[in-house]
Amino acid sequence: MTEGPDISRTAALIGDPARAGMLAALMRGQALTVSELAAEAGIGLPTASAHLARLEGGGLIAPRRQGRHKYFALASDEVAALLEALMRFSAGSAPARLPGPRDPALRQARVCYNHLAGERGVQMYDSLVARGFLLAAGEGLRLTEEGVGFVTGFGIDLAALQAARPPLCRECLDWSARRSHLGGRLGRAFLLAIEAKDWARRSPGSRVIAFTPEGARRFALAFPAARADDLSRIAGG
Amino acid sequence: MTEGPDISRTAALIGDPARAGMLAALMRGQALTVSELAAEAGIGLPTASAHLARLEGGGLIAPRRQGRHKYFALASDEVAALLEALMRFSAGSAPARLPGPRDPALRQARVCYNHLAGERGVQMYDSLVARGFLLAAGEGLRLTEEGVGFVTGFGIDLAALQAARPPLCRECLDWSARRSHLGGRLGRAFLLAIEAKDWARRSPGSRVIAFTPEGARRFALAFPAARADDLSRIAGG
DNA sequence: GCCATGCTTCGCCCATGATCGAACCATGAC
DNA sequence: GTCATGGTTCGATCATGGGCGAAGCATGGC
Repeated sequence: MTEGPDISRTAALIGDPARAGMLAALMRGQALTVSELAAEAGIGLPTASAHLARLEGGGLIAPRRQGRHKYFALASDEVAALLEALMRFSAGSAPARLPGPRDPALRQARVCYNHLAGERGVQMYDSLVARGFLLAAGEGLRLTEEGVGFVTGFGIDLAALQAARPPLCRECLDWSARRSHLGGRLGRAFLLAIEAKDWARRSPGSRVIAFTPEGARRFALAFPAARADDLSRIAGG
Repeated sequence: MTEGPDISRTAALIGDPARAGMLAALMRGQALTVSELAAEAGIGLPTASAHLARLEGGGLIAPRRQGRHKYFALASDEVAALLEALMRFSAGSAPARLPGPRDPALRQARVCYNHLAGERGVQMYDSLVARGFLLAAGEGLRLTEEGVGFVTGFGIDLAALQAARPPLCRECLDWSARRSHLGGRLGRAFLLAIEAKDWARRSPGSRVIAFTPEGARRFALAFPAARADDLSRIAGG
């Protein structure tokens, strides 16, 4: 009767406010303990424990024990992409939400699991593509020869990255900008490099990435925007 | 506390087996009546009516009255993309499902809302990109000058397509092949052209698109696979 | 050994919502 | 008008599962 994989199981897991809140918190990228996640969702410890067990069973999160603590993190980049896709859809239909002061900051630059998202993330992605450092094809993204040079020049150790299994480049649809940004190990490496250069730092307890004035200036120089006539043709077709 | 849009509402809507079944049925692309959807989900009329009202309220489906009948269809291409993303994730973690004889056919070629998906869809997309007819940048896809020629030569009336609002090209992640295929109005036009050429036809009551032997031959000629060395570098980085 | 801390399990309560049958409306056929 | 058909609304039933407090296990510090 129903064709294809069972969607409803996964959707139902995300469909509970408490669990969704925990997942949203984990989108900050750092692993959190059961207690922290319980506080984040505004529920008690026993309840949180049950929720987390179900999320783990569904393959959405992965545990890591450390002494008396049990840390949870998103299971994979794919989960983060799925959550962003959901946010992207919900952002359009939602009734504006409370337009708190944090929302603009979130739109501008935030961490998406482990890489840079928001307008700055999109700008970086576009700039890399426009200058021929990154090539989109199929689902994959390819780093070109020139791209290798740029990345290395940016202070990223490519050799170390090549070793691991998960995809080097991955594009990730952004819920705020409704455009792609760069994920995968390379996306992570870029964010780390940006933090290492002290251009920006993550705000504790939030997904916001705060750029310093000087950092913003350097970022704009490093990732110049693509030419306007290019962008205009891309959007609508 | 929670940052970003409210995911859980949308996810909860999809998270019910009956509703998920209805949505999956609507992925075939044709609008279905309340009774048909009820039968599809294996529930009674009153229950189905209530479910559909909620789905409509959530912006996932859109109604269209026609005489005594009320037809429902997916609200937009975005909803289809979201559902495919969910299927994509669930396909990985699901316990193999029942490996019925229809699954391989589904993997090979199926309709995704209104365009071609599955291996054949991916092949078409890759071929178009590899030959420079389609250019990926940002979230958007652009049809190049050469692409315009190819599309027109394929028997698609581009002028008519340009008029409407929704994006001409859109890429859509495939749950079976885990790669992109072509959606949007152009994707729809390609599928219609393929059907018009009698290369394939949709199987009634299923998402499967059955190619004739001759049609498969012509398809392979029209959309030759990209060169192998290109593809190998794309996948893993 | 002891205690404190972090998490899990258990038992219970309660709200949500999925479901159906029956009655009700609205449209089209006659 | 009357009837049949497709959908909706209503009322009631019932299962799922979210929630918490209390007790039970671990682990680490002493």
